[in-house]
Amino acid sequence: MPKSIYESIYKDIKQKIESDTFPYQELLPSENNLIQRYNCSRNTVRRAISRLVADGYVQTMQGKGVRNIYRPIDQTSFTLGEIESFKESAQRNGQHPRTEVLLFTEIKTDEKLSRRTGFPEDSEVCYIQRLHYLDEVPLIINHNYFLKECVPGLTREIAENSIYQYLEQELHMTIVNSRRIMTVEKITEIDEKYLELNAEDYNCMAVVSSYTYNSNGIMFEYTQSRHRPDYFHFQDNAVRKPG
Amino acid sequence: MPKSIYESIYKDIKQKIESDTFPYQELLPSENNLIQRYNCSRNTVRRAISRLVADGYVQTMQGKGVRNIYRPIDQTSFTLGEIESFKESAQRNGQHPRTEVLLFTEIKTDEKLSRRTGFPEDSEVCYIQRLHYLDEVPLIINHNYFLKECVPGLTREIAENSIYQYLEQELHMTIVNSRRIMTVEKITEIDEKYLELNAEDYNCMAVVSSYTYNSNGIMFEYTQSRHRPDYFHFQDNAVRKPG
DNA sequence: TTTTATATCTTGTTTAAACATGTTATGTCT
DNA sequence: AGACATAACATGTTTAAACAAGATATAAAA
Repeated sequence: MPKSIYESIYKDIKQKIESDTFPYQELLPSENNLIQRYNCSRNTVRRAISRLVADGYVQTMQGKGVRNIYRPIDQTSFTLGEIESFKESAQRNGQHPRTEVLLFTEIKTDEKLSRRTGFPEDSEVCYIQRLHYLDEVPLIINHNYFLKECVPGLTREIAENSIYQYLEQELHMTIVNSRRIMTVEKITEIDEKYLELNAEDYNCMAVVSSYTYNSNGIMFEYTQSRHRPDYFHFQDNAVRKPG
Repeated sequence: MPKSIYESIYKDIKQKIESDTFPYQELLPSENNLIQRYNCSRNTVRRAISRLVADGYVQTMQGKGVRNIYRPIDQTSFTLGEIESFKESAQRNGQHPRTEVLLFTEIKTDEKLSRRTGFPEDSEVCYIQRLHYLDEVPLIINHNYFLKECVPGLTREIAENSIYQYLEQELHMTIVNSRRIMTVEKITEIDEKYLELNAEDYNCMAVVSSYTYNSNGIMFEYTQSRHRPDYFHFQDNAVRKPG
């Protein structure tokens, strides 16, 4: 249930693009046309369109119009630019997710861990190791570090399902922002064991480190995701900015 | 030279955040305050701030204010979410770039290449292989495919410098949008040779495939970038969107 | 026929104002 | 001192209007 007009317009146009109601490479209806269709102001239409631009769905051309440049993405693809839980991503792709909790413990950050995670020293954190399966294939090992004071009542059972769902729906926490860094690293024995890898086959893997903030501006999560290289697939949309 | 007010405000605030004039984790001056400072309307201020949000520099909190959450990034890091040429990226980090053209040729796309690049079959394309050095270390092998009709007058000499600079400054082409897909692939003999890699050390690497559109909505470039794994470092900022 | 204005379409920028909603400090009442 | 309404202030949404600037078709002039 969209709470704002521009959001419902955004979703409607997005759906029309995905369903080819607005064909690929063609121009969308002009702003004036959309204003009449949705019976709203120009700003509201423009706001919806600007989100589609950010999504890489359309391209605006001054004096010409707005062109649909959307191409359907690969099934197994993760989407960058937006925060999505493993479960959400799997459901979006119509696949079956399963999560196995390898470790669930509480620790204090020492100097080394503090430097790596970005949490202050001596912070109480929840350290969780999880193995994510997609259609029964082990794909990702996640090392989650949650600031304990931000995730009260977090249990192993919740970690097996979806932590984000718990945070948002139970604790009513709003996740807003996540800085992610992608690198390639050598595989460890743990990776080899759980992801059923063979070092002679692949001896390195994709690693995504993310620092996530809640709506209070507190970094409450640091996560290192270690992805099976043959399944790793991230998509991003970049926009060229002036100057 | 910013052509719009909101852009100059955006740059000014951005600079103040980067230089710690607005301290980390503190609130920025309120909208009303900024309106007075810059002597402009509220919308213009909000537009500047919304770009900072997209950059992951700040976080807005309804009823509270706008918090600075900017953290300086690693030197060698490439930035996602915006299109940057190798030369620009190097200069931003104060490093010395050098480009070696390995191959410069013109071909027609057959069925196989058409499927991989996304160009229509039998398109006339410019195929360029380039090796990018940073501080004399070979980091990236680029396989560029340019739609020939979009890049008239492209020469080997230009390819050694900066193709994007040529496209923008000489041909006055505007690059707007780029879809990028990141994967991990096995290294080839070419990679091993030019990037001075050892298959016993690293047997796979980061691969970024990108589809780039110009301001006419034409996909004029397909590029596969093969990155040396030990130097590969991409950064992204994700924003959680409602519903 | 070709060129040249011109009108008219498109998106881009900016301002002003009103109302909604979330947060916090203030003051009053118990 | 503690509870509670309230005023003040923060960002969020929406409308309306005006002007700028790029693209294009149309009509007038060469």
